[in-house]
Amino acid sequence: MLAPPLRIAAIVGPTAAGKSALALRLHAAGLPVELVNCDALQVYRGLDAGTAKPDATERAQVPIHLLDLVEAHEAMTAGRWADLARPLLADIAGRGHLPLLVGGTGLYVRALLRGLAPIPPVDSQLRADLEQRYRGAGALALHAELAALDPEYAAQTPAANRQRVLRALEVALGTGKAFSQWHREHQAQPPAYDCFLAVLQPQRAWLMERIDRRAAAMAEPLLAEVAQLLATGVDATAPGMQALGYRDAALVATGQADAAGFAQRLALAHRQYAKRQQTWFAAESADLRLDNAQEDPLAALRQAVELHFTTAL
RNA sequence: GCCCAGAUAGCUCAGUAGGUAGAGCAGUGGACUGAAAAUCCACGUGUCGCUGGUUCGAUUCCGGCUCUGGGCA
Repeated sequence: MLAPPLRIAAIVGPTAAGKSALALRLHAAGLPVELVNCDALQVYRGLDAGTAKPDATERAQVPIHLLDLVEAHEAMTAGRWADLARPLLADIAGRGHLPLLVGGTGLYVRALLRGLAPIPPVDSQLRADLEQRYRGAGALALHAELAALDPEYAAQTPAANRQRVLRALEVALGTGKAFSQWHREHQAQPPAYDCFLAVLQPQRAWLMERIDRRAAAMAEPLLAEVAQLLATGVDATAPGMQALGYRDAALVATGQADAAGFAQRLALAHRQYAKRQQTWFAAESADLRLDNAQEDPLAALRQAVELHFTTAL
């Protein structure tokens, strides 16, 4: 028998739910945690104002890992993030601390906990060719091609979903095995971690109000930050610029978008994002679900974490 | 005061050669295996401004009124 799976914990939930604050309080309350960011945009250096990245004060209280890993023009992926997280989690555990994932990118958490299918990297030329053909032949033609190679995946993926159709196609063409087949073969893996998963699910009205307030405060610094990024040569199409509000801010900076409505558009984008996150996390199997709009979740969370790992012994 | 143009979904608008209407956005729900703060799917009853007239039938045509733009005084 191999060593038992590493123990970790995670606090996930929609944006602005208070995940980081709760994690910090858990640390302050005496739990020996180190935080591990699992937010897809906080990994970018220089994207601070619009990503609600923990500030210096917060980072002085407790180690927060996997922040500021790459530049805005570099691409981060779920697989790469998980590859970086794995050895880190072992390190933290080696120090006798509990790794605590904190963030809202559901795919990253899943990539870590369940793993991704071991699909080899796809040739970038193939990806480029498919993009080209998508523009020329159109969505329906490529979807039809996918239907021939991977009928199962094609059946559950609308032709309009360009990103997923192209991904499935590049995998099928590049590896000779259907995307859905890769997934199926990957199912039976044993869990790599003993993870206590807490999902924050605050009431809608409470969350919307927090988002609105935060967006109002965020707007000015975000515009300044994006102006700075553009000035240093970051392109508006850079991967990091897909962070909510950043493209819009770039348009405002160049006079192509209305500055007056910026804060409202930012809040709207965050509201819609929060909804998508809630849908994702509602489908995850959680060990604890907390409405932190209602009661103080600290005691309940701490008790549940301790109970989880005690009984797991 | 006069002239012109508008008034239709929460918002911006399209439309009906007269048979009670539909897009985008917003909203609600959902999907999700290396771009995931991404990408996508489903869901559309609203005194068609008010009021008379013509008509079998008016949101649609005609008159009056109200309101909102713009112009002329």
